[in-house]
Amino acid sequence: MLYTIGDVSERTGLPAPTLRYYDKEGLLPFVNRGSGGIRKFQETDLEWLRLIECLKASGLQIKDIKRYIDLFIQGDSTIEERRQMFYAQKENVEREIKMLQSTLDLLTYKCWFYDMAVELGSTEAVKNLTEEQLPPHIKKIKAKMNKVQYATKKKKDCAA
Amino acid sequence: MLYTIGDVSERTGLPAPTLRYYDKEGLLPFVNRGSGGIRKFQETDLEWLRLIECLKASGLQIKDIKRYIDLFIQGDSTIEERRQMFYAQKENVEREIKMLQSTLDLLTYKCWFYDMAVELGSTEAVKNLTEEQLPPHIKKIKAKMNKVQYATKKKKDCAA
DNA sequence: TTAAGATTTAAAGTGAACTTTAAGAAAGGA
DNA sequence: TCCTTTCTTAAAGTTCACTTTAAATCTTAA
Repeated sequence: MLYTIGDVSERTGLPAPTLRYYDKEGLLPFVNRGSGGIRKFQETDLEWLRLIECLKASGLQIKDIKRYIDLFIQGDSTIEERRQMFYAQKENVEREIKMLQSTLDLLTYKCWFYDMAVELGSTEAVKNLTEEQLPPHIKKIKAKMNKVQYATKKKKDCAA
Repeated sequence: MLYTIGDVSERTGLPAPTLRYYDKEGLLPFVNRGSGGIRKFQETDLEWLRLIECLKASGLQIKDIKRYIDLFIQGDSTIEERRQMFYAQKENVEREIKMLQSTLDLLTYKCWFYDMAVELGSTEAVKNLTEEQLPPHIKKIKAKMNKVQYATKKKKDCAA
């Protein structure tokens, strides 16, 4: 079964120009062309696109993904470098999840804060609540937040 | 205690031009100026910066954060809108964490795959492993990944 | 008072990832 | 065959969040 770029766009939700852009950047080297130069996508190409989406979600840039694809094409001699790339990216995602979880703590606190502000009619009234009047889970979050100061934001490190 | 922009830059890790940029965009409306027009930061300004960093980490854009600050300045009449903003953003972060967790599954699988490829000397050899030869946690991940197809990527929805 | 170093501004430049435009070629149904 | 739709390309435009530049002004130690 072969798909045109329009089919693939519909199935993936990616705009056709984006698919052409990925192709131009070397992210889709396995897509064949028909006689008239028209791209013919196969199921395996859709699988590559799923992997690309996932790597993008993990924080890799287009050029990093291209690097990976180039390594893939080179074959088994690049296994070690690909392995290292995935380990590095796994660490990045683990770190990112941790950061988002502490961001979530703050948002949970803010949601509670504004729930109370709605209830009490002002933000001042919430600030005037004593420590004992806070629900336990909010106390816990506040304690946690006080520990975190400026998270030294790690630069998005490339899959080296 | 008052801080110059250089002090704040050092303490937060944010470059001074970035702080000026935030100020210009209206994210730091509480920073005072000395006689010569030089910014004098207070502890409360550092707290605002921490909140800004957090909201940025949650996926809010500069203009969304400005919107929040404008609402804050308007006072208690905007409590409800601020509440809704935080709830929406909390949902965004929860969704983002879920997405990263499935991304992490894929990366965990890939790390295992390339560990095996190193061990066996080729990627083909790993592909030829039978279902029974896979460790349980990898089987589990593979089963999970088969369910997820194209995650309909939600647009970064603004705090409405 | 003077020199060095930090701060100010506006404006231009950057990099990433698309997105849009324009003009032309191919595919597929009536 | 014709017509409409979909495809092709290259090139220019967009958005976001800074970053850099340049020239002027302020602060501070000698």
